[in-house]
Parts: sequence; C-alpha cells; structure tokens
Amino acid sequence: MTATSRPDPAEDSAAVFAALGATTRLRLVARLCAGGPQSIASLTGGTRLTRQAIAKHLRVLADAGVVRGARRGRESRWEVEPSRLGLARRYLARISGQWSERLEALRRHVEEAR
Amino acid sequence: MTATSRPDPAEDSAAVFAALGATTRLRLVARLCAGGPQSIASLTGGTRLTRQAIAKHLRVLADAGVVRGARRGRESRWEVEPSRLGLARRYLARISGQWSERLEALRRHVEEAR
DNA sequence: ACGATAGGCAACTATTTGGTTGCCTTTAGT
DNA sequence: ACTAAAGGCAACCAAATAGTTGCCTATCGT
Repeated sequence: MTATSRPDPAEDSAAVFAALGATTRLRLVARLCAGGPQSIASLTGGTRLTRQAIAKHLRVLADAGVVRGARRGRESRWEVEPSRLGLARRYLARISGQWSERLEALRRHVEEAR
Repeated sequence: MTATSRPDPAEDSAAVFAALGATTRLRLVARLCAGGPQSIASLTGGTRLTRQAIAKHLRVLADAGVVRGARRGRESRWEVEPSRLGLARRYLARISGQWSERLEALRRHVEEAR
C-alpha cells in the first residue's frame, strides 16, 4: 500500500525514512543510485550477507516505494524510485526550513555571549 | 557512539534516518521544529501516549544526534539539532544526484543510438 | 536434455523496538 | 513544611526485524 488513501504527510514520509534507516538498505539504495538497475545476485556481491537477506531488504524498500523491481528473464532488475527520495528530501527541507541552520548558529552564538 | 572513529557516511546517515523512521518520532521532530524547544510534558500533550514513551523516543532521537535536551529546573527542554537534519538532507541529495546523472547519461546514450 | 544460475517461499531464531506500569527523586508553588 | 508537577529508572511484554537454512521453480547456455 502506498498510502494514497491516507493524506498524512508524516506517516508517509516516515515509511521512507524507516526504509532508509538501516545501514544495509541505505547502502543498497546508494549502490542502485550509483550503479544503476541491478539484479539481486549482483547486489549481494561484496555484502557478506545472504542473497535472501538482500531480497528481503529490497522488499522492504519496495514497500516504502523507494525502489521498484521487475522480473526480466530469470533475473529481476531493481531500480530506485527517485520521486520517493524526493519526497523525503522535501519533507526534511520543510520541517527544518523554519529552523534554518544560519539562524540557529546565530541564536547559539547570542546565547553563548550572554 | 557518534561514529567518529569510522568514517562511513552511510552508517552515520542511516542512524538519522532510522531515528526519523517512526511516525511518532517524526511528528516529535516536526513539533520541535515548528514550536521550538519544549518539555517532555508539553510534547506529550495530544499524543495519547505515555510520558515515558515520549521520553524514550526523545532518547532515541538524541542518540542519533537529531535532538538535544538539557535539564532546566524541574523540566528538561528539548530542541532539534539542525545540523544532523542537514546531514541527512545532503546524503539524500548526493545519492539521488548520482542517480539523475546516470539517468542523464542513459538518456544521452539512447538518443545517440537512434 | 541438462547442469548451472537466479530467484521465490517458508520456517525458525535472536535481537530490537515501542509501549506499558510502578516506584523513586527533584523542584516549584503556596 | 507539604503537595503537586516533571522526570528518571527499571522491569516487563508483544510485535517487528534482521538474519539464517532448506527446498522448490524457472530460465539460460551449451
């Protein structure tokens, strides 16, 4: 389910963050971004994990909409879904927007000074 | 540990994403961003959760460096640590940037091929 | 036709997580 | 001095997670 029925921005974004919130999965996404669409076997390389573990992680990422896979012959090619990453980026930008880093630095500086 | 010993960007960012990856915590961060520093009791309001649950979530957020709290009198004020949110934003920007570069390369290649 | 390669499904296990309740300490207000 | 408010600590619980192993199916190359 992609939460089309519920318009809760937090709940929706949290799913994406949760998916990215495990080192293994974040590395997977990074690899997919850098290396393009790949098969499970290819993604398992250099991982020290089982093929099934990788498959499970891909499933989790897919459920969050971060990644999408399609069977092609005997292998399945997985690729990143950039719009979901964009969603997460926008959410972060929005909430930390009113809390801009420069303002924060200034405030901290002022508080230190007194 | 804040991973100062290991310079792994993925591991470090994943901690932030994991912290933001629960609806309750993401809402907490959003409230802190919007409403400024607040006490635990204040953050518990309108939550239907226990004070202790909120405290635990704040602890998780603090361990990821997303939030920071200091006791002040009998209450403790919690505030967001914007630099950590910035870290997560930059990571997302970086990896999805690679992706769009790849897309661009692919598009160029396809157009050359026809 | 056959062996190797890629993957799906299911069961099982250990650890983590999200939440609770109960009790104790510190601070504030009167 | 006493009560109420704000938290911290710890034990406990159910559900979710991250990983494994074992086995079965489909497809590719020769």
